[in-house]
Amino acid sequence: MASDTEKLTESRYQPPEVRRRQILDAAARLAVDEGLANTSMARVAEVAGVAKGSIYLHFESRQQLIAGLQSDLWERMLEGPAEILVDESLSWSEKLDSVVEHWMRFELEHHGLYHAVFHTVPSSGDEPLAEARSLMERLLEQGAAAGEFNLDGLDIEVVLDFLLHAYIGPCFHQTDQAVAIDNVKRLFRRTVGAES
Amino acid sequence: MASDTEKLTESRYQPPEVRRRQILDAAARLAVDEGLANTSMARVAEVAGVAKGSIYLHFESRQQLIAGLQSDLWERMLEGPAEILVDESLSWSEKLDSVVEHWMRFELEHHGLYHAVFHTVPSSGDEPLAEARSLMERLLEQGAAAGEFNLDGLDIEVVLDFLLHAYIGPCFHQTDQAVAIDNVKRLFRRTVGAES
Amino acid sequence: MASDTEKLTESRYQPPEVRRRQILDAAARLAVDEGLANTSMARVAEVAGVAKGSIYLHFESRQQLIAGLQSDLWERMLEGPAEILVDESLSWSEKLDSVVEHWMRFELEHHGLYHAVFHTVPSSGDEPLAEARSLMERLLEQGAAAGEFNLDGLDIEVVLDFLLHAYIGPCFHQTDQAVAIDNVKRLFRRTVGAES
Amino acid sequence: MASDTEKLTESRYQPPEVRRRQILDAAARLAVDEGLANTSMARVAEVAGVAKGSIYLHFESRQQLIAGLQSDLWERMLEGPAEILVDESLSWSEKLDSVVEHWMRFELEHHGLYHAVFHTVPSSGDEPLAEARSLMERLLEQGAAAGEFNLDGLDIEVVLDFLLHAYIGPCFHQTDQAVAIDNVKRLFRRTVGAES
DNA sequence: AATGAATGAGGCTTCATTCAT
DNA sequence: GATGAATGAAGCCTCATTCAT
Repeated sequence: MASDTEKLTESRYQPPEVRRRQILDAAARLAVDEGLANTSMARVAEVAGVAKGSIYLHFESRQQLIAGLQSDLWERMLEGPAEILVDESLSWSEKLDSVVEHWMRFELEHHGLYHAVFHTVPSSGDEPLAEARSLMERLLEQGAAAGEFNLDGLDIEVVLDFLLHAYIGPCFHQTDQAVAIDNVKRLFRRTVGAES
Repeated sequence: MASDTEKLTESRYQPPEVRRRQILDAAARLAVDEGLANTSMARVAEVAGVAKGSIYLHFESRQQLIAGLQSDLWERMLEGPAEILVDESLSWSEKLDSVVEHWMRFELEHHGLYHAVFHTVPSSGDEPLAEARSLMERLLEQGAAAGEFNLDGLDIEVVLDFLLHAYIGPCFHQTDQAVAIDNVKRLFRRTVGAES
Repeated sequence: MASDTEKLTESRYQPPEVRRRQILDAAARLAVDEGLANTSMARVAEVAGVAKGSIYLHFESRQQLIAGLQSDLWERMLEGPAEILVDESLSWSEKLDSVVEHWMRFELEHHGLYHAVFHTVPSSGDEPLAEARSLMERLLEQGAAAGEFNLDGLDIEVVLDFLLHAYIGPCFHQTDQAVAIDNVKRLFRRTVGAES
Repeated sequence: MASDTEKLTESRYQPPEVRRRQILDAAARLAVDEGLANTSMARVAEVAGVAKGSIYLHFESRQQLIAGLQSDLWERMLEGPAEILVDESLSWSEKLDSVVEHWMRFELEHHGLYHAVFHTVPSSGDEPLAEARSLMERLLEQGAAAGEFNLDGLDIEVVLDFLLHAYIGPCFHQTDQAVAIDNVKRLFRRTVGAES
């Protein structure tokens, strides 16, 4: 009965993770394009190519779906830096540079999504942010301990929060990306007292 | 019975600015407490102690009400720094310090509202942000021209965006405020190359 | 204290009938221009140049205002024909012609208003229409009695209703008015059997 | 328990056309009974026995629902006459009679609805009316060409508009229907000059 | 008498969620 | 498991009417 043209359409049955990803991707796209607040379950279903009811087989509620979007983002955001930190071949300043590079590129690439997703929402708590923090914290501490950074008289928590917000600004306005990244690297170094 | 200080009880008729403020205040409180997205006109009316319809005598729509919340914030945020900039008695670094002080105190005081209000929303354009930017831009340029700041090889736009986001971070976590402000002042100086 | 320019504005106090007429005229204009359903008390007040509340000094409710519009129209519509009927110098056919002329001109002039006003509304009963009917009824009966009209075997009520609706049709489409009126006169004569 | 004639009880799911008709019927009934302007979506839903939101599965908006009411009426109104016109067995006068018969019966049956529906509304354009017109126009022209009607010196457009409004009058007052129809047939014949 | 700010019922519409198929 | 018609709470806004001034 099956004709050979029929297989071009999405098969009706998909493994759960695939469906889940389809839905998350649709939601992410819509959140960026039309704003999270304007993204209804109906639209998500439509774009994901599933029925409205089916979303509820994978997510308990709209809230949960959005939470899914969030953890998704964090996960991807933390992938790179974790490796950077343990790379023995880099100096602390270079690690700092690498983190800037990674985060800014990520931000530049996803910032529509990032900003669409991390507001509006009774954000379920910032556990993943905490992870990013602790990552940077170690970087600062170890860089300082190694004498590469100069944080004398500064509260490391404050420096941390300063940096974690600062790099986002230059991602917005469309200057040349390479220039922006390079500039921010230098400003990070200045901030931690690593500039010659 | 009527004393000359009177009016603790609500009278039915209020001058427009008073009503307007009642409504804005109610909206602000709700935006902070329950999230802007969850703040319905009905709730605002309830908290403001006016009828639902009355809001529309002062704001054309929900959008306009939110826009009102925004301009309100910006207005108050820009009051101080404008004066700082023209204060001849301060060095450029001291002016930078003053701006940090002002903005951080403002942020610390309002940041619940600030963050509730400046997202979710098809923000009516960032004209006021632009104003804050141009203010800081002049500060940086003139400080650099005066030789107090060192921005060699840096794109002033990038530095600007960097700073405008950076100070917000340290406002969140409850370290000692005085310490946080002091730290951020030093970090701002480092960023613009003004530290000895 | 009164300057000489002040009197150009409408004096604040007007005799009731004048105010009443101002309001009715405003309502009529709005009903024609924007549709009766879209005509709010606020708009009427605005166009009439009075306060919203003042309308209620002259009309008990919106319903009553609309009823006022209706009787107004009927009154003017019935003015002419009543005189025609008692004019001894005219034959019955000529009287019929005159009524056609009067009503069509009235309709052509007011039909926007007419159609705006006589629908939508729980029309308070058609007492004035009854008056127009009885007028025409007498015309038909007397013309028939005089041998000018031939209504043999026809129910006079039916003929009446037929005519009272028929003339309205040709008022709509913009053929030459004079032609239309002349044609309708002939058709009325045909209908009552008065054409040679 | 389930009989094969079954379904006197409402089942939750109905084919779209059935639901659509339920809603249209409810709307029609309310429009007649309480006036179109007083017919809210909530009442329609209630009378139709569906949820408020369900109406929007079948009609995009209140406007569309009302438009639906209109086309419904027109459709049924135009069914008969189209056939009459091409019936070779009838003389032109008989065709005229048939159209009168059809329209008056229709009007008598539906006129509450008819008049409730065709006012108040930014009527979506009168395309269907135009269809009724062109139908009658052909009838008049061909009857005249055949020498059965005498329209000498008359503008056919005027005659048309005259007739299209005239027959509605006698539908209102409750004389004997058969008499009314018979009378109007004769008056139509007189109007087109077809009476012996 | 005149005003217009204030009221609040009620209208239209959206949308997260459910559930019979 | 998948579907999407059906639901109904809740949102925004309008407007006839009232009433303190």
